[in-house]
Amino acid sequence: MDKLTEETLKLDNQLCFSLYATSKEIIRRYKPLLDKFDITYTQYITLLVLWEQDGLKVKTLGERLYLDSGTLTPLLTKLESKGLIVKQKDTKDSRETTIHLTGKGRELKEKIIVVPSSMGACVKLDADDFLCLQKLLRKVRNGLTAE
Amino acid sequence: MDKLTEETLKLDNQLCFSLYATSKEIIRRYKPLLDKFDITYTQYITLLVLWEQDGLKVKTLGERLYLDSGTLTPLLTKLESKGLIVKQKDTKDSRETTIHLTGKGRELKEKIIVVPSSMGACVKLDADDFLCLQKLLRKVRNGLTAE
DNA sequence: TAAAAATAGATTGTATACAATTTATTTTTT
DNA sequence: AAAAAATAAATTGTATACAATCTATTTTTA
Repeated sequence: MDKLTEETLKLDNQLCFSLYATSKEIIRRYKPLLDKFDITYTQYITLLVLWEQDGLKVKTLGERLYLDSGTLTPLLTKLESKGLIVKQKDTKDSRETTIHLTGKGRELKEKIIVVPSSMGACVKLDADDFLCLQKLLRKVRNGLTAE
Repeated sequence: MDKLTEETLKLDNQLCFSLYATSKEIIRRYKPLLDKFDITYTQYITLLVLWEQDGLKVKTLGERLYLDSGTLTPLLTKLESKGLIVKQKDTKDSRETTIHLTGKGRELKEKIIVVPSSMGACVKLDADDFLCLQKLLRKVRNGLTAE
């Protein structure tokens, strides 16, 4: 097996693994912060989307979060049982389900700000690096979706 | 709620979500490639480590992959049932388990090179961006572990 | 050396992920 | 309008992830 192939197959040379490992490690840091609010990371990012715009369809949420109904359906059921959202069958098109925040769900937004604040301190990147990283990640994703 | 807080809570401003989404989308692209070899992404990266160095302990594999025994134990059982590795209780310290590639496991390395090759074409980044991204991701991870 | 602490890996329980399929409904086509 | 195609969400099945606990063994300490 030639040198280049050996090199290509090394874990540390795989961009995907860097992304995968970094993503997981950061999410692990979120856990103790989110535990205080009794929500998981995926539930948290779902709420972030709803706090930006309430009353979205499951499909729209999925496109925004890169998640399908197989993940979202049980997750939204969970958020509903916690009293943070309500699911409502659309009257116009009964195939669709609209998600609405409850009062409790809206209130959580006010308190949750400590989470990104704490995480900012945890991820020690200056503004330049932060923006550069964000730009490169978007570039990767855009390159992929063009596929 | 002030402007800055609103801005901070937007999904697209969250570095973690960029990482999480990008990582997942790339791994999704791996699936059809890995399906041909009847392995999953996590099984693939486990094999990458073993192809670099055979005969590792479960603990070492876990440190390398950022995975614990709760994930690795069933995964390694799976790889063993596929005939790619064997688990061996250590004779010196019977708490430890050593993982060895089988002949079939070693042979797979020769064929698998098409996977990173295809992925390289899928992730359209030039060499500069690739290295920059790798560097920033390492910086993030190192910043975290110092915590 | 006997008890206590530490360690490795397995197990358990909860929560994702996602492909594939199913169900119910709506839209399009003929 | 009836049949076919498309669509949204739910369901099913498999595979992670990971915290917490358990079990067996080894190392450390008193």
